[in-house]
Amino acid sequence: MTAAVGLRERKKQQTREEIFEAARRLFGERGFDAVTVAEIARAADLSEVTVFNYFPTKEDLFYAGMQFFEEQLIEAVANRPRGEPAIKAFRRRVLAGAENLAGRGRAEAILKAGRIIAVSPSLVAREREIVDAYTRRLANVLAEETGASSEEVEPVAAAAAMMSTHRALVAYTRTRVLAGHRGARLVEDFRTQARRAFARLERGLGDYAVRA
Amino acid sequence: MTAAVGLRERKKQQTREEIFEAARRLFGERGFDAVTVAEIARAADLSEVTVFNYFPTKEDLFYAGMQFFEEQLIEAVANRPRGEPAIKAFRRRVLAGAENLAGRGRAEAILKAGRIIAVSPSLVAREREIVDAYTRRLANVLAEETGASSEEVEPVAAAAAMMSTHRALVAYTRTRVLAGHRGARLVEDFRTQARRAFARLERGLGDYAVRA
DNA sequence: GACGAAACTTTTAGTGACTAAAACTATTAT
DNA sequence: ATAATAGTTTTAGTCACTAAAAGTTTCGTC
Repeated sequence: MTAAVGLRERKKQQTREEIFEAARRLFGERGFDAVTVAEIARAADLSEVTVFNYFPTKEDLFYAGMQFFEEQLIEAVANRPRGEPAIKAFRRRVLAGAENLAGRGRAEAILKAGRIIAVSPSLVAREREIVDAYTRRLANVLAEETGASSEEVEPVAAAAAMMSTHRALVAYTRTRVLAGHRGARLVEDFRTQARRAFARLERGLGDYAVRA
Repeated sequence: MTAAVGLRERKKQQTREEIFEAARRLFGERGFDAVTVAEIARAADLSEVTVFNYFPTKEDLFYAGMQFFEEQLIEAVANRPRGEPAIKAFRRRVLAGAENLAGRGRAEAILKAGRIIAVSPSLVAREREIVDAYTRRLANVLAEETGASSEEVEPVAAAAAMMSTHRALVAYTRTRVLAGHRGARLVEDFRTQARRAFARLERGLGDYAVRA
């Protein structure tokens, strides 16, 4: 009499969520580094080992929930219409994401996450690692499409240029929110910066920062 | 009767070198992760705490010796002649570095360092951190020169594009050396890749990877 | 419903980077 | 010589993370 999905499976899912919830709460209260995995285990009423069983590193406990926008960026490029250069698709997806910045409580969420990450070296490191992984994936997509080998430098450089622009935009948004900007103003600034930076990459750096 | 430089100073310098030497030897023999700081301390005949006193993290013990080429890249850009765009100076410096690749034992050194780093997550992470720091510095230079604020996205994106290209070239070189290429052939390949990637950035991504 | 296999969880014991504080030793300036 | 200062060691501890062995729970089967 096995249900569509067994008890075991359901319990696991539940445990996973309990751990994650406990972690989320504690990180929110006291930041990342000030919370030990042992405490999270205690709060979720489990042994420490079990926590590591579900989340191999403490950092996973923080980033597990985040929907990686990066994933969608890769998809946007991979599924772009014929005749379109990769950067156009990338740029479009990034700009489409700008809408959300004006949403209810969005700024506060950005602020909170930003504060927690910025203060924790291990979270910052993890973020870099994630970006790196996505950059490699994007580079692979570009290499395949242009018929280059994945070792080649051109696709990696191009992928990194795009991803870095996105990361810089995220960082920019953080500082803007920190400076008190919200809503339409925030979205507008984001768009201006995005357009300018992408335009630069599209047009090339050949005439950028020419020494006076 | 204080000498030009005191005994204290000299001893510190010496201790530092002894620690570093011991570390270098052990890392070379057994890799990074398989060597503990306690072992390094023992080999240098010092207490573990003293090692941490000289090198705040184990990773510093590895990277301390490396002459950061990145430093010179920043300088090359900062001191470029009038009328020259930043990327030209950057590119020139990178290409100038290609000469060294043909040097005696150079390939073996690349291989050895590459092997040690690739296998150690913490060293890889540290490398990312270093690149990040230099990228920020380059971005600052660019921002200042173009009269942009250092928060802005354009200079950061441009800096990241250049630095990433350099990193990709380093990675490319590693794989080429691994594939057995040496000497003139290696230098040639490096140059081809560098020229192609930089040309792309100079000309822009506007017509790169246009979907068929 | 009993029962053994398989999946999970816990306990236990440990490794290793890194830190704070206090005691100790060497160098320096007076 | 001596006292201040800098550098080193000892000690004790925190915390992420791991391996292994001993439970405990769920599952399929009879």
